Order: sequence, then C-alpha cells, then structure tokens
Amino acid sequence: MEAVVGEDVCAKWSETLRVYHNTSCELENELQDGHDLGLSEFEVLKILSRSCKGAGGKAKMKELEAEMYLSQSALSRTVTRLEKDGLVTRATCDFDRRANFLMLTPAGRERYEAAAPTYRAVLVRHFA
Amino acid sequence: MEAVVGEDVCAKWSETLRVYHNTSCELENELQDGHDLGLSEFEVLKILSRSCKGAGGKAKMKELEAEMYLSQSALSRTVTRLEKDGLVTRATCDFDRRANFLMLTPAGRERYEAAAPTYRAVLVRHFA
DNA sequence: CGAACTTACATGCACGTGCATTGGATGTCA
DNA sequence: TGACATCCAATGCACGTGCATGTAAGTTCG
Repeated sequence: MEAVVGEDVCAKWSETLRVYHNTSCELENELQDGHDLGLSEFEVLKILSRSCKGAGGKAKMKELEAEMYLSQSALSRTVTRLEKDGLVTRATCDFDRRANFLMLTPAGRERYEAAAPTYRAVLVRHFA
Repeated sequence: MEAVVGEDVCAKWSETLRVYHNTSCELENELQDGHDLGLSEFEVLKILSRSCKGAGGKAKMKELEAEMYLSQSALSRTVTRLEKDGLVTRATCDFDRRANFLMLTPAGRERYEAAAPTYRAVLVRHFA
C-alpha cells in the first residue's frame, strides 16, 4: 500500500531532519561562541587542513566546492570571510589564472586545531 | 583511540549531511517548481492537514512550532506567506486572545493534496 | 484591585544562502 | 589568427532564517 510506504519514508526523513537540525545548530552555536567560526567556515578550514597535512594546506576553490554542500557563490563568500579574518590566503594559480589556490595561514591552522575538539565533542554527543 | 572515534562520528555526520542536503534541495525545488510551495510552507500544510482530517485542519501556532524545526519568528512569517496565498487563515482564539488558530482553507487543502505525491515521491527516491 | 511577571505572536535587523549575471582567462575550431 | 563556447570566481539581488525586541493578553500574588 502506498500509505505504508509513505509513512515509512516519512519517518526516516523526519529522523534525518531531527538529527541534522539538532547537530548543526549545536555545532553552529558552539563553534561561534567558542571560536568565532561558522559551521561552513570550519568545514573549509577542515578540508584545507586535510588537503596537506604538516605544511600549509592548499586547494583550489573547485575542489572545495566538490567536497562541500555549498553553492559556488556561498563558498566564495565564506572564503572571503576567512580571508578577512586572516585564516586563509587566496593566490591565483600560475598555470590557470582563472583558478585560485587557497592556503591555510598559521593562524588558520591554529584556529582550526583549537576548534576541532569542540566539533568532535558535539558529534560524539550526537552520534556516539 | 580518539582519532578512531572521531573518524567514525565524522563519517556519520557526513552521511547525514549528504542525505539531508540532497533530499531537502530536491524537495525544495520540486515543491517550488510544481506547486509554488517552499518546504517549510509544505510542512505547515502537512501538519494542519493531519491535525484535523476530513474537516478544515486547525491548530495553534505553538503546536506547529513544537512539531517543526523552525524558530517562532520564521514560523510566523511562513504562516503569513501562506495566508497571503489564501491557503490558510488566522483566527484569534476566543478563550486566549493572544493565541492564533490556524485553519486550512479549501484551497490550502487542495494545494497540499496536489503537492503531497511530489513530496512522497522525492522521499521514496531517497529513502526507499 | 494593581504591579510584576509570563506567554503568544509580530517585526526590525543582520546575516548566510542560492540564482543569475558579469568579467576575465582558457580552449576549440575553421 | 579570429570568433565562439566554456570555465572560474566575484557580485547584485531576493529571500528565508534566527535573535532581539515590541506589543498585547493572560497570570500571579500581595
């Protein structure tokens, strides 16, 4: 019966919604209060930090876009905010001057490493 | 080890994020294109339609707020939009004139019932 | 009663987002 | 080489959201 199937998927969606909402709100609040970072800003730092462990992480905008659930424009502005805060630098790629390289600054890496435990703690609380 | 736990919950969160993002975007787009409804607008209609099957559904704002992941202000504006579109009516409660009763108009019920299959179809596609 | 508190909802405001567009760089093909 | 399509990133704009506040109605307690 349709109704049964409907209720089933409805419940799953409902549950996803609940988990997503609770977790993202808490992440947003704790990252903001404790480290002055929005969630998508943190995610950018996280990807950059992973893309080149040890040295300053670097990646192209397109790579970030592919790894994040964020539109091109939103990503562009997120990076602008990070740049203004001195956590990231933009450098135009020499071989393709349309593209940007992003680099984590020392301050950026520091901020990320400070925020990561907070982030992990929230996730553990919701998914452990 | 912390790292292992961290990776584990991270993967779960990642998956939740992926599912949420894909599903909500698709819901948003299909409801908007096909029925001129935003997702939260649809959710309000859905709750109203359930709160009193058969007759015109009615509920108080506070009840909706409790059932939805939406702030009080966002809900207020969502209902305003629905009211402007003639899908819902606000009526101040006689016994507590602070409170609003919300009623599904016939147009509202019609619109909801037209949109519901679209909604269900998307959910089935993502959760079946 | 009446003053202080609480509750329900609306509204001003700032902010992050997506869509559409723009501008500049690259690629393609005749 | 020149014309045209494609790609990358930034920006104008509209919109929905949350937070803080305002307003009006209810509640409590002396």
